[in-house]
Amino acid sequence: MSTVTRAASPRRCSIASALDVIGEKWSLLVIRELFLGVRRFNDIVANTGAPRDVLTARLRRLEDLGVLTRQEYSQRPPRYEYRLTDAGKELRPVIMALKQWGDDHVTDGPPPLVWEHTCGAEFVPRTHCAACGDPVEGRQLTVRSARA
Amino acid sequence: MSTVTRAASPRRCSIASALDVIGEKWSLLVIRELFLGVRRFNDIVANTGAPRDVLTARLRRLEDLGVLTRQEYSQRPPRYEYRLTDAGKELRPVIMALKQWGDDHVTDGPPPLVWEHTCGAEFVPRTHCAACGDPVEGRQLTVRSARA
DNA sequence: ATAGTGGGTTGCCAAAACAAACTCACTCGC
DNA sequence: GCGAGTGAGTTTGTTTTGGCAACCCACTAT
Repeated sequence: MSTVTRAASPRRCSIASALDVIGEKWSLLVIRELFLGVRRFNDIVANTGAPRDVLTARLRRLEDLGVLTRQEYSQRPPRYEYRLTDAGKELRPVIMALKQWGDDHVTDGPPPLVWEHTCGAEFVPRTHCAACGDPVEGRQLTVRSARA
Repeated sequence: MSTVTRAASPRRCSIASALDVIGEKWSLLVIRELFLGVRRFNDIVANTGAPRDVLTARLRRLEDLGVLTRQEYSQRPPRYEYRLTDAGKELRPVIMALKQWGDDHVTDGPPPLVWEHTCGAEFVPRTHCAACGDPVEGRQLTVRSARA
């Protein structure tokens, strides 16, 4: 009889759940391309650098999980365009936060990719509290509930 | 007709750069644990479910890239605590955006993990434009520059 | 003296990623 | 009609990565 107390089960949280869906290699780059308006297989291959078989697998999985849709634009031969679903479009904050962190801490020199907000300025994302509207800084957040 | 220009090489962008640093499997879960105040190897193993050897590799790499630090708290035997650097702490928007998307589109039922803002409300992140302060919705962003 | 803990390392195996080539169903230029 | 080209994959064979269990060392607690 082993007395080894094996590790408790991993913490379950929505970060892990989200990563189960979009955390595989290439998935977020595919989503970036869709945000940029790229819709076709060969263009996504070229712009991401993903191997074609891996890309096929990612696209199917993201379709199954409701992040993107495959729409036929030619019947013979069958050809498809890939587009974000509403759920997929709501990944914009994730993409923007990653871009900003990459600009700030990884990329040398000016940002290679820039969005413009309707106000005319170069878009820089800032996270606010949805309840009070204040921007979030420093240690303003505390954990209210997490599995022990 | 498509106006999308065809790329010969993968698009360089800070999203890809960021994912080079934190996009490997387990890395973001390690960072989640550090945000939650967990500092020791065995606890991170238990809470993430990562294999010990993989975790060792991730911790070393994230240390090398400046996302976390390893601080000795015992010399004999050598023991270390892991903490986020300032650069690591700035991943909060990424973590929060992932959590929110997971809550909204993946997790069934109530959020398993909840932060509280200093205003007293359950924290829900909202992305605003840093320049004008307005919350970002719908199609308010356009690409200003992509690809050199 | 024995067991337990923290932070790894080692070896082995299975799964996934990779690049390149191949397929299929067309379309276009001649 | 014939060959070249294109789009969207699929197949093939190799390389890399990930996962698991066992082991190790230097302590600490009983």
